[in-house]
Amino acid sequence: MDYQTAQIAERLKKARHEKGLSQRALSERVGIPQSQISKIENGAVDMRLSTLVELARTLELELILVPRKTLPAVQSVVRSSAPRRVSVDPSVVKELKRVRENANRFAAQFAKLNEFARLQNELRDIERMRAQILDSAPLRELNQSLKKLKAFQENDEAMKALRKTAEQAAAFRNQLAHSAAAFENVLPKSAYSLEEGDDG
Amino acid sequence: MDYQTAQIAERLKKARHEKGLSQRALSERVGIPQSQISKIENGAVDMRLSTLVELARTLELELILVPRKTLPAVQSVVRSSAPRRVSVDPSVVKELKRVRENANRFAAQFAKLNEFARLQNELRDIERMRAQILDSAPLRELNQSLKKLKAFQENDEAMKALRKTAEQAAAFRNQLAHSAAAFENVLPKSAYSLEEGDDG
DNA sequence: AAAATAGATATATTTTTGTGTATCAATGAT
DNA sequence: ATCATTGATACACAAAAATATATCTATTTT
Repeated sequence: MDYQTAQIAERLKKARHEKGLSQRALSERVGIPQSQISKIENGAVDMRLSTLVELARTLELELILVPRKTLPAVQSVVRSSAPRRVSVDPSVVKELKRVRENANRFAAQFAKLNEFARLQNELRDIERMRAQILDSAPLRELNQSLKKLKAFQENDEAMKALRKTAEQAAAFRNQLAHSAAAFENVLPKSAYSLEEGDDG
Repeated sequence: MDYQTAQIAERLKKARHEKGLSQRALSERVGIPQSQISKIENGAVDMRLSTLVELARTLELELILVPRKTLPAVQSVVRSSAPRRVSVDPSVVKELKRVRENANRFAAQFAKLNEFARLQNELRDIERMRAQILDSAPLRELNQSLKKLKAFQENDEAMKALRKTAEQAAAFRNQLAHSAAAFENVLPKSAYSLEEGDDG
């Protein structure tokens, strides 16, 4: 496997992580066996173009051919529209990542519920303000609540749990917003998936 | 075949033309049968990633995955660093294309010769000044001379023919340069391959 | 008109992806 | 401590790409 194809595989893997998807979750969405995704990410196979395009599509990536000489400019553009990187306490980073994963995981399940959309907004704000987070404990509690959502279908109990989680998130968010210079200067992202802080 | 993969195939085909390569010529460079290249360009096969990367490499293209949301900005950058488009007489366009193809075809054969590099510079200038070209006849003559180069190896005869062609090109170039606003505002390209004018 | 070139297509064979299913080790959650 | 999840790997089978070769038609060149 050459550098070029390894790059592609790396990019797919990273994009999957940023969306908080496991290989199995992605597998179901894209209709490719988990075993195959594993092989692809490890460069064990020379996948077909259609496979790559399918994966890219569900990961909100676009596969394009650009003139080699424009590559630096292109990369610059891509980088500049990526979220800012901030150094944050590792345990906070870890919990934030789980929050993101959990939220994404239930996004399909509760897609129609306004309550869930509101919750996502709160979480987005919290992630933007990550630099203000000094203690990971509130995030852990938030994750606890998020996990509980999994068990529910769309019934009264789910709504109750959802509302409680949203309130919890809002409270934490407000607390963070109190500190000055709270919001990072981040371009809005359509999906709830901000950059990880563990590779910079 | 979906739009995405069709796009890729289109891009490959266009890049090949811009380099003045036939399917067979490309086939030899990249080590893939001509029949396969034909199928690929027509979307008759779902090629493997390694195949795509190989083709892209020899066509001086880069295959990359970019976040969907950055696509407009990326495309803008790629477009802005592309050569300007000018409407030119069709017969002139046709001959210019042949000049480009011929020059590229012999580039490898005479790579070491300074005379050939000089000739390429002349041709580059001529192509930049295409808007000034009113008659395709001089280009046809130029193509005649270029064709003759094919028969030669690196011997005295080749040198003579080469020098004659270069002089011919220089004469035409100087004639064009006489007219005002001669040079188009085109970014320099590393290889001798300017944009075609027949698809805008 | 004849010869050369370009691109599309055909066939038989080999190589490899992709699928389906299952297992396994490592890590994480209860 | 136990259970669940994640990612890596195995194996048989089906499907498709890739190869090597050849032919065919339409242009272009001589």
